[in-house]
Amino acid sequence: MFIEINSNSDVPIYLQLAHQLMEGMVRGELKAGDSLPSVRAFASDLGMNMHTVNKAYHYLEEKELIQIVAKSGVIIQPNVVSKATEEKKQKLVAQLRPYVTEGLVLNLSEEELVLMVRKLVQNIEEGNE
Amino acid sequence: MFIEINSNSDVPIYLQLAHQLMEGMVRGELKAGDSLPSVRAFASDLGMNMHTVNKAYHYLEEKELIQIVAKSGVIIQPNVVSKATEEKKQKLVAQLRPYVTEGLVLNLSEEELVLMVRKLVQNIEEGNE
DNA sequence: GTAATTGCTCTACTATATGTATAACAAATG
DNA sequence: CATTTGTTATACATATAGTAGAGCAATTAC
Repeated sequence: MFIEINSNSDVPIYLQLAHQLMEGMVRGELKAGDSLPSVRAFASDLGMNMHTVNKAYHYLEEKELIQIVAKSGVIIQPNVVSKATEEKKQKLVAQLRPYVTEGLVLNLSEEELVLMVRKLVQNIEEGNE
Repeated sequence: MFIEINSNSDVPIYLQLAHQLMEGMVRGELKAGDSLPSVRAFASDLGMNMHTVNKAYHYLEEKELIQIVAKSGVIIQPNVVSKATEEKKQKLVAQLRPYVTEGLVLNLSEEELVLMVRKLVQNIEEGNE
């Protein structure tokens, strides 16, 4: 599981970390039951602050993708991959909307947008760039 | 052109405004050559601050969707809908990536994601919700 | 049982983003 | 000439992002 952080990106560090962990889950590199490094160890490895890793963990916990066990130090993901609630799907749609709009205003066709998504799915599942 | 701002949303007001103007462009309600209200008038209409409207306008100008003519007061959109540069498409793909990842980790299939996009395109073009 | 590790919390500081607010300037418009 | 225009400047409040250090209580390892 390689993590690559771009400090020049406008995407916050903790989100970059969380996103890449999510991609690891999709790829099966992080399976249900696996544990993640401690916030201190991970922060040290990645050259970032403990609190930043902590924030990424809590972000993933809020999405019910991992489970943080109180003072036990172990972090496991029980229901990954989980079921998509209708509520979660609606939220996702709302978040996608401005980007689809931007595609349309850039004169991309529906088919071009669909192809974009298909390629993205491939890249994420194969772990490309 | 109805603008509806949700002050409870976590999406900044100026982005909500910009997004809805973009949807208006997609729908053809805002055509090339049309002018937009002045920042003061628009802000007054929408019950928000002048600077917030100004920020939305500059956001759209940066995307080359509108043209702000110096101190002339007129705002026109010359090349809407414009051509999608390869650079712009790559940027869009990068922005879409975390959301597609979230869909996958929610156990949505590629086809479900594609259907999501198709429905979004329809809703945006028809001006639904 | 002791020591190390764990997640968690608290405080603190810096920087940036967001939104509101007022004022003023220079150019275009009526 | 007066109004309207986008622009700029300053100011203030709040929130987010990131770093930093210290400490607590429970679990884990030896």
